[in-house]
Amino acid sequence: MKSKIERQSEAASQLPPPDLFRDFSPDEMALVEGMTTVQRYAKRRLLYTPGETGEALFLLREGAVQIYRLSSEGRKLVIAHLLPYSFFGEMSCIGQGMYDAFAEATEDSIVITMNCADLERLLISKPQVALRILEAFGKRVIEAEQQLEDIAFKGLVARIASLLLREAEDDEVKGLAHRDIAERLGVYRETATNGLNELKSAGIIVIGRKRISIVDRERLARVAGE
Amino acid sequence: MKSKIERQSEAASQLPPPDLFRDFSPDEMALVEGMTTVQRYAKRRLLYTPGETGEALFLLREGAVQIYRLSSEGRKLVIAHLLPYSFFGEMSCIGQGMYDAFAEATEDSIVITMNCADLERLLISKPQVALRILEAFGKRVIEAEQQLEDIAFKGLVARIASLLLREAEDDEVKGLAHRDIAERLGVYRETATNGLNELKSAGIIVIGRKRISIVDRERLARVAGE
DNA sequence: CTCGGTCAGTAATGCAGGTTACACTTTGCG
DNA sequence: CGCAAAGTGTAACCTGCATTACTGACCGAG
Repeated sequence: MKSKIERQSEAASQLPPPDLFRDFSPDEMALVEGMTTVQRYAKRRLLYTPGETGEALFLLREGAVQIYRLSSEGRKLVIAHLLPYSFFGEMSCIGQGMYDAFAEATEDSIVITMNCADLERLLISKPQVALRILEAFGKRVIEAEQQLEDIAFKGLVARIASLLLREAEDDEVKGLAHRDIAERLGVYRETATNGLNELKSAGIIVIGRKRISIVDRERLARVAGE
Repeated sequence: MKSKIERQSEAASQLPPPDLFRDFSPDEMALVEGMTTVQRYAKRRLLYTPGETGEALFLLREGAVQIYRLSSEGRKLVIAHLLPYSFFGEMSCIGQGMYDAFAEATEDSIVITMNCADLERLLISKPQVALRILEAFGKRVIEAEQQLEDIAFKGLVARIASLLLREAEDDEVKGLAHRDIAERLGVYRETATNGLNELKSAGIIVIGRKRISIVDRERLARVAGE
């Protein structure tokens, strides 16, 4: 178990830039690891559901997690998709709570768990970390507020276009079913299909099973801006 | 001017709980004041508009500020209403940006301005402050995500009810015109009026000019939950 | 007192997207 | 191989809110 943790942190410190603990000495890292738990979650596994008591606090180390809510009729809305080095969870100590949200791993993920007191101690001893967490939070605020604007101002097609642009890698969006797109936008799956087909008819994208190719990126961007 | 600042900080430290600088010594306060500017903004005054270059960072000390965006057709959506001790502004240093948002004082306000480097220095020298800022950010995330859920899942009337409950003091909501309510919800003023009248007809509220009285708080809460 | 501006009520029209109901195809698994 | 589940396509209907177009009431300033 210990060796696994070590392997993880080694791997993490080799990752590109945004490691929360990037400039820690091995000693300091050991300290951090001492007060945290590393856990793996398989794709589709829930990290957190409403009603769970735990005052846990998560730091995503690797993988992807989405935070979503359910309407009373069971409709799903993804309010945040977190990438590595994001903080989330129930942490009344920093005003952050999950409320009625679910957290689900959308990829096999590695997550670090810690409690409030530990976080507090960490932040006070290593202020740079606070800065980075603040940064991550800032991004989350921006994202949520952007999504808010989109849902309030833009039409369905524009929002789909915008999502596709965000998700595209090399003009390809893979692994997203219509259902997933719908959930991210908070609409019905059928509605998402309609919008996608509209973009297809316009010759802007090509649709395959769980795979969308952007043919005319520029026009897609124009649509996304409304 | 100096005496005014002092008066302010005294007043602030007497305020209920959340003073960002609550446990600062007079020396430390002086230091903070040395690297910041205190500014007053009259009600309705804009603190920030899109396109403004400044890398400014604001801390609301007193009053109220709202952050909003405009759609291409000029519709307004208030994405955040900030109360004292909130941070906001263009601060790429902490991943927070205003993007296309406006910031407007909705009450006469007192605002502290500082730059990135100063913030960074402050956070590192007084880690407790970071914790408090983190807390404020957490609240903002929660708020934005809650609003997201509401707009995606709830109908107009539920959202109005929810807003009224949030804004009510002693079962009275004062100073909010229908227009203001509409902007907070991202709907037309006429639509807001409709919803309010629906609640009035049901005998849940009583409507006066810029003043709404909650008659049946319990039923209002039930409506707000949908 | 009067004028202009803000605030509020109302009503008609139209469309986007919610909602329901299926059919068909592909994939993965036993 | 065969079946259930997941993914996708379509269509019809209906509701909620956008959008437009007014009217009258109130409020503050001159």
